[in-house]
Formats: sequence, structure tokens, C-alpha cells
Amino acid sequence: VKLFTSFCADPGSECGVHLTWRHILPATSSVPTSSRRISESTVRRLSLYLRSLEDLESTGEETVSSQELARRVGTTAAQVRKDLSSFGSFGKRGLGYAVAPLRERVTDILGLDRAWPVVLVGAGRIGSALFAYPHFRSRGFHIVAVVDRDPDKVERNWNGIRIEPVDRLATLVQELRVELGILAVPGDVAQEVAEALVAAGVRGILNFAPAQLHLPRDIVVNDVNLTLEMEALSFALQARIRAGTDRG
Amino acid sequence: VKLFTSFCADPGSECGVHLTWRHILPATSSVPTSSRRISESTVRRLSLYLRSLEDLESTGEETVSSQELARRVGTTAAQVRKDLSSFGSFGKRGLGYAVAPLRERVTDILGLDRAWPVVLVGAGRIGSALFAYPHFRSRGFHIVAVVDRDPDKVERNWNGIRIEPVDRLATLVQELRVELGILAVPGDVAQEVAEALVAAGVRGILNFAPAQLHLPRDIVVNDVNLTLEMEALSFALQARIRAGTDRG
DNA sequence: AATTGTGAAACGCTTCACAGCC
DNA sequence: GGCTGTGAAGCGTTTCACAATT
Repeated sequence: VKLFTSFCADPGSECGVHLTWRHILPATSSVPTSSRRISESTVRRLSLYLRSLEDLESTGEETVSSQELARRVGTTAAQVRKDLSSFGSFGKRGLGYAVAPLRERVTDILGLDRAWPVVLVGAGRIGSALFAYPHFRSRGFHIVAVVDRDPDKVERNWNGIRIEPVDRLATLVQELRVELGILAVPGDVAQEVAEALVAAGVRGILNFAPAQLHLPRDIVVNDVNLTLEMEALSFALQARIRAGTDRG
Repeated sequence: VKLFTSFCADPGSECGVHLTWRHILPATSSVPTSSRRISESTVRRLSLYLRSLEDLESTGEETVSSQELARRVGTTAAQVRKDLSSFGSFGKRGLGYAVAPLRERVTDILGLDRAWPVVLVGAGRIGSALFAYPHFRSRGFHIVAVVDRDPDKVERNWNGIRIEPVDRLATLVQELRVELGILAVPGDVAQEVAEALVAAGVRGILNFAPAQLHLPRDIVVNDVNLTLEMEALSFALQARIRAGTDRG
């Protein structure tokens, strides 16, 4: 008799996080490790599954096999099953997974069953591109405040949102109950701005600044390092050339 | 007597690559696996070391210990030593690493000892932010061509570079000997544009489009999935709340 | 005394393989 | 017959611990 195969599936159950810096730096989260840990890799794949499930749903597919889902996101069927099974069992043997319920479930697991107010710090080119990025809003990430070092340099009104000076940060974060921040400032001020965000009450930061942030361990930081991404490509192509695998 | 501790250090030596999709999807590169593989994680950390080494150099530091380098990038001293030792031994026991030579070495390893012409596809908000991103150019990534579906919608001249229609892609890539592409187009056209890039001769792609690309295995793709990054934050914060670790 | 370089141990993620179910 | 769920095996990465070196 199977008693419990679902560990982190339900609200109320304990579910630890191990958010490494994109898997290349050791875990710094101080969240207590509990029963079954969901790895960062699994979480990231969950996000890919969600995108595919939405596609499937929009084309009217009602079920999907682990095989097909794997093909779509570029992983293996076993991996898909392992990932999904760590939250409970949603599939029907012989049939596959029901698309709509699974999409809903993954949405919940990722914490997307609510709106997340977000503060954007830095109204430069990257900041403004992110502000207008349509996929944030459709996932519930609402940029409700924009702050910049000097708001007079940029157009002060973006789509109805005033760009505020940095000293209004704490007030805005508290009044708007913001927990997530996007950091799109120059590298040399990133640390101090990040500290200000944390002091104001922000607990998760998406960092586009080319700087390593040193923050309390209970703050979740996700870096998007554009230069690093290009360098990884450079390394791969160059290694290939050196290995003599080039077309010649 | 130590004969060889340096495996992939020299041009001409074989050096395989294992570029997973940011470590969450299995390897798809068809580069032959040879003597000592450098993991994707190591490569990504190398990029962080490089940034720190540049900082150290600019403040006049002449040596640095694995400990200090680890502190700066947020990893462990053992990890730093392991990473660096996979390319040879650069340190002096008792003293640490000489900053300038190490920086130079890491630059070479990452393939940054040359200029990389880059084609940017998509002149929307994200594309234009990337075009103006100063850290690409300083690392040798030169955006030498910009292509857009309809170049008339956007200002046709950016900093002296004409925005060209998509049908000029192949010509541009070949004439400018471009090997790297940045994809900043809507998700629904990403696959076809990616295929056009590959057909034109591009071998590495930085993909900002919210779509999974299916390309030949010898093409290196690095995805920047902005929504996924936010969702990872959402998951972490929400899991924390559910685990009852919240301040409330 | 300080710090590297590195086998070996520990750890965690992925893959395998098959029982269980539809 | 087809597909999921999952313990066990396999494998790669990280951490440990210490000999080697300055």
C-alpha cells in the first residue's frame, strides 16, 4: 500500500529551496532544508514545462506524454517524470498527463497563482526594455514602481507610472507591499542599491548589474550576467576550434 | 616527478565542451569528449573570476589567494583552485595567484583574446538595449550588423550601423565573417530566424526569445529566459512562505 | 606560516530499468 | 500496449584534507 509519494505538493507541507547562483555557486539560502528538496534545476525546468503546457493548451491538446513534453523542452522523458513526481503524481499510466490540470498545478508550484508587485531600479536602456517586457505582466509580475538615480534624465512617465527618485524606494516598497526587485543599474552602485532594496523589505532580486552582490543569506538573488552568457559562447566556439573539430 | 598537470591549457590540446542549457538540460553539443572536460559550471565561474581579476588589477593588487577570489565571486577556495588547476597551475604555494598573468590566462581560455563580430537580430526594446550595452564591446563582442523584420519601423541608423532587412542576413553574416548571433525577436518567429542564422553560418546563439530552439547539435545555444528567472524567484519566496519560515 | 594542487570522499543530479497501472 | 512512478545505479561536481611548495 502506497502511503505517501507526494512530499512538497501541498501548501502547508515543508518545502526547502536550494537556490544556487544559476547552479555554479554554492547554495546561500538559509531556508531550512526539509523533507524533500526541490533542486534549482527542477524549478527551472518546471518553468519550461509551464511554457510548453500553455502552448499545448492553446492548440487544444488534452493530454501529453512525458516523452512529448521532454522533446519540447529539450530534456529526457525520465527527467520530466522525476521532476513532476517530486510534487505528486499527476499522470495516468498508459495515457500521459492531462494538460490543463498539470499547467494549473505547475503554475501553483511556481508561486504564480498570485500577483507579484515588483520594483524596478534603474530606468536606463535595460530597465526600460524590462519595463515593457510583455511576458512579465502575463505571468503576474507587475512592475508597480520605477526608481532611478535621477528621474529627470528620463521621461518621467512610463505608461502611467512615475519614475521616482531613489530616496522614495523604502516608502514605495512598503506602501506597495513589494517583495521582488529588478536591479538594472551600473555595476558600481549595484551593491548599495541592493542593500537599500533589502533594507526596504525586498526579499528577492533579479540582478542585471555586472557585480556580485553580497547580501544576507535569506535574500534570494538571481543574476542575469549578459557578458557571461556571451563568454560561454565564446569559450565553446573557441574550444571547438582548438580541438580541431572546426570544419577546417 | 610531475609530468603533466595541464590538460586543456594550450592551443592545440584537445578540449571538449559540455554546454548544457544553463545546466538544466542535457548536453547537446556534438563536440567530441576528450581527455579532460571543462564543465559548463567551471566556464561560467571563469567568467566571474575574470571580472574580479580585472577589479583587482585596477586597484593595483598584484596577487590574490583562492580564498579572496572565492569571497569575491561567492564560491569556495577549493572550488577556485579546482577550476584554475584544470587549465594548469598558475599559483605559487604560500603566495597565491599573480593577478595580471592570471587575468590574461583566463581571458585566453575564454576565447576573449580576439574580437568576435556579432549579428543582432531584432531591433525592438531588448535588441536596442543590447546594442548599446557597453560591456559587450569591452569584451570584444562587436555588434557589426543589426537585422529586423521591418527596418522601417525603427530608426534606421544606430550609431552608424544600418538596420537591415532579414533577407540580407546571409550576406551580412558571410561578408562580416560573423559566428555569433543574438536573437531578440518574438517567440513565434524565433525558430525560423534561428534556422536562418544557422544557414547563414552562425555557430553560436544567445537567445532572448521565449522559445525553445531546436537546432543541429553542433550549434551552441545559450538561452536567457527572463520569465524563468522571475519564476525562480517567485518559487523561492513562495516556498519559503509555505514552509512557514516567513517573518510573519 | 601561508597557500596551492590534487586524490579521495561526499554529495546531488540524471539515467536506467522495471513494476504498477490504465 | 503504452505510459507513469520510482528505487537503484551511474555519473559528474563539489568538498575535504593533506602533501607539496614558497
